[in-house]
Amino acid sequence: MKYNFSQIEEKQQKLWEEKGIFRLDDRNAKHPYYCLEMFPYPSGRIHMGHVRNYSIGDVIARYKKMQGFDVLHPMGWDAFGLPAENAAIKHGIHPAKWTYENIDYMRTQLKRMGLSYDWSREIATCDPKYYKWEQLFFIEMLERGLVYMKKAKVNWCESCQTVLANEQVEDGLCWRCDSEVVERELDSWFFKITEYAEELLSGCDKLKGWPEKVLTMQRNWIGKSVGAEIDFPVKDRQEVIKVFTTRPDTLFGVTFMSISPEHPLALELAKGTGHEEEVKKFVERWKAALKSERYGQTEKEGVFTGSYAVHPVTGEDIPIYVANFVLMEYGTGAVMAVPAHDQRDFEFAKKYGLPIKVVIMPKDKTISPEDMEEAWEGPGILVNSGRFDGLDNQEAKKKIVEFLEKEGKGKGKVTYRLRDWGISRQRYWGAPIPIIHCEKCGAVPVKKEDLPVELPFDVEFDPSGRSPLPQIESFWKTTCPKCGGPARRETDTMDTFVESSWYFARYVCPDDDTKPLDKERVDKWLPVDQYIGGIEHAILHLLYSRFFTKVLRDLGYLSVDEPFDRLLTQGMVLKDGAKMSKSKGNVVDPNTMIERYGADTVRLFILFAAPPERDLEWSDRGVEGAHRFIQRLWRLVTENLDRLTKTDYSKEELSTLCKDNKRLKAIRQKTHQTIKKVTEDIEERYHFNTAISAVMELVNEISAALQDKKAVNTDAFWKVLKEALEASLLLLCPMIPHVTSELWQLLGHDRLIAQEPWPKHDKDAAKKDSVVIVIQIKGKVRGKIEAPAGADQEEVFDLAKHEPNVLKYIEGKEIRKVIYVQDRLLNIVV
RNA sequence: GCCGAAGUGGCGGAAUUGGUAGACGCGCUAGAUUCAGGAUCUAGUGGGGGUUAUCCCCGUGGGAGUUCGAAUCUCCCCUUCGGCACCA
Repeated sequence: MKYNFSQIEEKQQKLWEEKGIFRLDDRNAKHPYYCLEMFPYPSGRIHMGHVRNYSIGDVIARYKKMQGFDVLHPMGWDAFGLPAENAAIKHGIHPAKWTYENIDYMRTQLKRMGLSYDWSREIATCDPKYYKWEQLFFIEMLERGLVYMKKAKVNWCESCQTVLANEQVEDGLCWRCDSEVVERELDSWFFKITEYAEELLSGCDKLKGWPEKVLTMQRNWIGKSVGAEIDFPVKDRQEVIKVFTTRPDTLFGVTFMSISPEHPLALELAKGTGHEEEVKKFVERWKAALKSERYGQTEKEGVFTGSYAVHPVTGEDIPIYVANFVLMEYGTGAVMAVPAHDQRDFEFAKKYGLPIKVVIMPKDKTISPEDMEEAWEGPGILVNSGRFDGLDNQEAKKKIVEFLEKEGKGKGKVTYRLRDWGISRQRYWGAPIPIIHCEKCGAVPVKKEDLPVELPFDVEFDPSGRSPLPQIESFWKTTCPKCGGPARRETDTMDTFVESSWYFARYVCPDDDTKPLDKERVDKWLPVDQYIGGIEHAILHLLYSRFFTKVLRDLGYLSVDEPFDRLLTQGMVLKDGAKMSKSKGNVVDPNTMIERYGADTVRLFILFAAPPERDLEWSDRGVEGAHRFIQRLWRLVTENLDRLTKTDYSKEELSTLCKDNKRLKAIRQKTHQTIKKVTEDIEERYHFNTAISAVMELVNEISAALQDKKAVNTDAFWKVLKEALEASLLLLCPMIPHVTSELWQLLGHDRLIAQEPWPKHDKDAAKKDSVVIVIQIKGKVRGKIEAPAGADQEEVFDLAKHEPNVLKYIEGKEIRKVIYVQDRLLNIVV
């Protein structure tokens, strides 16, 4: 019988669908388990990254199902986004048509992989039935003050013709098209993610099932700093400049102040000081510089404004400088400069000949301004700090803040690097923001009963990439929900990351037309037990989803604090050491591979070639190896089918049969050890590569056993062999579901293998009765002996003494020490 | 600069708690089968030595250390990848 994979795979997939074995009745589920892979953007066709992502998820879902869990394993489409619009401009296809055609094609591709999805829960985020609820959330968030509009300097990408969130700007370039990001002033809507900064940060500590790497990235992104905000009055003027510092302990070391070129007072302070021209030039030069040029290790530069601030404690005059390294977006846009204890201030002071004043003395050395070559940023004892002299600097932080608060000159403050999430996009293919602008009433939310605000279908696309929505009068021309007067509908759409921030919850109740989330059902299934996806979403998607979950909790839609209990970030699929990409021409197309070798082979290769979190190097040879293994397994069963189908076995019978037959016992032992190992590898570590190699070893042993023509004649042999083969099939079922399912049927089983319970190893059968013990002399291996399992030190030592090679080393020598590790090793120190 | 991860044969990788380094797979070598190729099967495969033995030495990026024993723990250094990056 030939291994006709395409026929087998088609047949099995049809069977699974007909029997509906992966459809979940979520309400009656007793043992819920939610396994989710990041849903794809319908770009056109699936790539190897998807294949890897979904293969990993499928193993987990199928394994859990066999373990007796009711597994929620859904799939859907992150269907809004720019490529659809670009296709519309380039090829004249409507974004909706383009998107839905891609979805249809990619769905058949996924189905061809034999993934165990409950397709009845499929979601496309561009469906008004989905984004309607998102618009509802927007309005409810607005009611709670979690959404606001402001004229804001936004990151604008000229090529994409839209605004980008901070998270979407990388080194001053657009994350999507790598073109220069410029600043623009626009009315924009923001989600107040900063309101949750503290909870998002402290929540990281509770995410035990997340990779440390992702948590670190999130913590850094949130960027909490504890310090103080201190008021520095400007000399002879009304204004007060607030600075933020994490080092209030160095307050007495302030010798000048630096403010950002964007600071509202930058030009003001220079007026009439004789420095006006200089400052103006400096600020203009800075503003003209591209955002990308302001990044990196540019030389620290600045100019004196001619004005002075007054030190809040000492009353000293503090010259105010405009400096290129001070960011307006962080803190207050002004910093107190302490050159002795801050490297940047130190460099700046050296360059412009400003005084340096030491106020923190390290414990093990003395530093002085004259011979310092760099700032001392470490700990120490306060000096030159008036009444605070002699305090440890950590202690001084608290004391100085307390003092400032009492004097009304400052206060303790925490700042975050995290910015509010700008969600306005000047694009067509996204969820409309449910707002109506009225001249009289301002920005008014659409009435909830009028939702969804649907995207108009008949639109013309401008080759410039500009959104067509402001051109469509029938869309924007409306009346104010409040006063009924003429009004203009918001024509911006929401960032597509909004859709992906809550889809995992909607999967639980996609059939509910009355409300976005059915709390009872959602609470039963959330958090997602296992989430799987690429590391590239470490910040954006995963942080937004965490934020949204907390918002939905506070809006009363669900009860959990965090969306994803465990997170697995899979590595990339590489070819020739580089990420697969069209430009590099190293793309391997999943379709080609599946046609040539079948889905089982592709899945097996991907799971076997590397553990999931590591990058995976694609190897055509490796794929052939995986295919060879499946063929061997196929032959092993089909070539002995007659004998196997005639054979029956029971557990009790097997243990009796094996009692006196060393050979059979060894096979059975391997079978049960393999069950144990595979279970542990999948359950505890998701190391599918070692799980597969363990089954390969078992299959190798079965093949070897079949070489012994004498043994092949006994009934006992076939009973043991059948158990071994069936265990192999069950253990491999999550990875290569089609071929194992087919073979399972051929062996005469009525039930599908995917519905079988996961095998349990028999402790007695797995137990070895003799073990190989390594004999070391002074830590070097000098021999191996076979000893009964569980033998004590004396017994093993006795046996070891009879080994000639061991004897050679211990003869005539004094034995100083003997170390014995049960069933493993004996080390004799002479 | 800071943070994180990693470095093991020709290659992908294994060694889960400090206990036989190199499982499993690829590749390679030899043999069997075959007109030939492919496929399949058998044996071998870290390096060196060798009296060919159930042998010896070296070997997990480099150097030191702890230990009876280190790929694994500690310290220092090197390299690669990823993230953040003038964050006050």
